[in-house]
Amino acid sequence: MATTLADVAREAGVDISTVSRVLRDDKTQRVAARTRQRILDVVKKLNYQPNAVARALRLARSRTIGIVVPQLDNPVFAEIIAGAEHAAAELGYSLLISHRTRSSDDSDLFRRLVNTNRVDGLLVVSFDEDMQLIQDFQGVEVPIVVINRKIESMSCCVYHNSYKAAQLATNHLIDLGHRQIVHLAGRGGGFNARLRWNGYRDALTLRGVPYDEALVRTVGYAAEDAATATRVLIENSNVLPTAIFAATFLTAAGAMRSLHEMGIPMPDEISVVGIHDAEFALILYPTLTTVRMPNREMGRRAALALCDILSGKNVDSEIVLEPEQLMLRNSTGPCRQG
Amino acid sequence: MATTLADVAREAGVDISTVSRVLRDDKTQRVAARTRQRILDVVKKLNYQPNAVARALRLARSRTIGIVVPQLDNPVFAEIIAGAEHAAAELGYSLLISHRTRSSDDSDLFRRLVNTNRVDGLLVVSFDEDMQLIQDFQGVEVPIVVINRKIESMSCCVYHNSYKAAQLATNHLIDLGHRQIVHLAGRGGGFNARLRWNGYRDALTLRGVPYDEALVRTVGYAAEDAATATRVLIENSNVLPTAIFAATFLTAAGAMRSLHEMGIPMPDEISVVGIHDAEFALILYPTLTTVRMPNREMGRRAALALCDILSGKNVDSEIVLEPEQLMLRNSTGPCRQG
DNA sequence: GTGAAAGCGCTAACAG
DNA sequence: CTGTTAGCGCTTTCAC
Repeated sequence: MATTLADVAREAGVDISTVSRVLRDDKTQRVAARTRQRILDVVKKLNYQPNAVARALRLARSRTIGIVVPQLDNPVFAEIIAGAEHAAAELGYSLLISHRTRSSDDSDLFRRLVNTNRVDGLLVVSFDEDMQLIQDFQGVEVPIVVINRKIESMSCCVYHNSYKAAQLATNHLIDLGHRQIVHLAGRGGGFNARLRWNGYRDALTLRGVPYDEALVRTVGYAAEDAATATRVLIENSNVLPTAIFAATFLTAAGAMRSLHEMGIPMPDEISVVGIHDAEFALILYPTLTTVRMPNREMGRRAALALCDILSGKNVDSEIVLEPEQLMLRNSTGPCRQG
Repeated sequence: MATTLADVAREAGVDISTVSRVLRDDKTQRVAARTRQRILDVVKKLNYQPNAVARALRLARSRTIGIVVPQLDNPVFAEIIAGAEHAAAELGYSLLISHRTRSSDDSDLFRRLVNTNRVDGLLVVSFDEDMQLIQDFQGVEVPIVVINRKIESMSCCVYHNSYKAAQLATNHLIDLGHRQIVHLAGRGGGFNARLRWNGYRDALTLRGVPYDEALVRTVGYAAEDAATATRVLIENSNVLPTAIFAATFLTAAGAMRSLHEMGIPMPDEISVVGIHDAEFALILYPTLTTVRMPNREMGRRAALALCDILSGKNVDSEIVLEPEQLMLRNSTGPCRQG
């Protein structure tokens, strides 16, 4: 079986406690240089790796953090996980992944993960408007970092500046001369959805473009719903909008499909911009102008914050990430009806 | 702190071993019904949850399996993970996720995960043509299940019938009257790439359509490369192909973008079909005809197989998953030049 | 500087 | 039927 401290100790002719001291580089208790070297040699020779489980039991800390996501087949969440995994690995933590659907009423998930001592802390990625979440945090006794949304009662939240992102997108359209700008908004009550809507509204107002609520459609985050809403909107318009600002990548793409189907050329007749960049923005025709959001960074920062908390450091209770940049592509162009 | 066996035992007025017996439902040693009930009551009252770490140390089994993926921001891998997580959770296993890039030469990853006793077994998702992989398995002493490819020396591999999938796609095009069918193939040497190419070739041959190697372009798996290849191919063709069979979803989309840019209407002039379905197939214009592959199921079957191995059961050394079905959409249509 | 020993929470013989 | 006991591999006080 795997080599243990005892194996190393026997081979080096010392006690296991000495080996342990050397391995953990204990500052308070010095070990003779010769002994230390001998032990190090044996460790290398036997390729000894400490048993993480035994250590976890002894220290009551597993050096594992859990990440709970609402869904996996969503590039945004996947990027968050990637960022978290990277940061965790760098700090010597492992990442336990767990999945929590809104339907499966698994209100015990957090407590199970935690009380069985599997994880030292929790990263929870939230859907925009999952209210159940807050209740489920009750009675969980490890630090939790919330990702993708602010929750007042939680001690640390990492999220995007969606307000700013929306302004970037909207200003881009205004700069191009657009005045009739449709907003395909996320689900009502959603944290990011609301901020994006506000950012859109304020960007218009600040630049002297009248804000018309009739141009806003709450479509949620599904491509299909965005496609339908776009069709309805266009078919019932007296004066055709010249641009669409979609709250997410998927809804932007859904809108584009409808425009294609109706034979409306982009960006000649209508420009489209969405929030969240992805490789998929490049496979669309025309390639989609987006506001790139630092999703990986969000996962990374959250993991770093959690590990900081676990080492007793203080962390900011809110970490807000600014949008990376406007990715200028071919779906937006100057307004021809200006 | 968390309640322990001792807490329960004290409260119920019995020994901890008795509590342990009741909780693990030990068949060999019976416990008096009254005692059992009393213990169960206390367990519920104190909301006792066994300490997984202590159990893992004692049993030398963590009930955790690791999954190693080459990248996360890829819907195919995300679906595999989702399937694996689900199955693992159902069997009472946790999933430790780990990331292994081809660049970061982390040949120690597997051994580290395993030797520190974190995981009882490993699920390894392979890129199509990562040869390094096989060496890195050396010296890993837990069961490994390989996903997405067959490796002769490994005891259990779960993968798609890519050959059949390619035939489905190709036959579909042939049925529509196409004869000049381009194949955008995956990277040379790739397991799935080769099977798809073979499936394409054999489908043509079986139906009496001449196989012309000049119609095959090895473009790998990047949308951009597929887009470029498509452009070059079309521009240099004397006789225009009437259909494109792309080895993956992303390359199909890349080809579509090029066709759009060249003003070639789909499916009127050229039909396009790809392997691997995703929500993204529906946001393309036209919506993309695909062969849906059971990615989730692949993850699920792999996790089940691994857990079976861990419980000492025998499992098939190869689990081959058939393509789910052809998802007929708007990117393919009858050949007009027939 | 190094060793001895206790104990993290649990399971599994072995007694009784 | 139930209790006693010996560890799993490690860290950490306390001795010497």
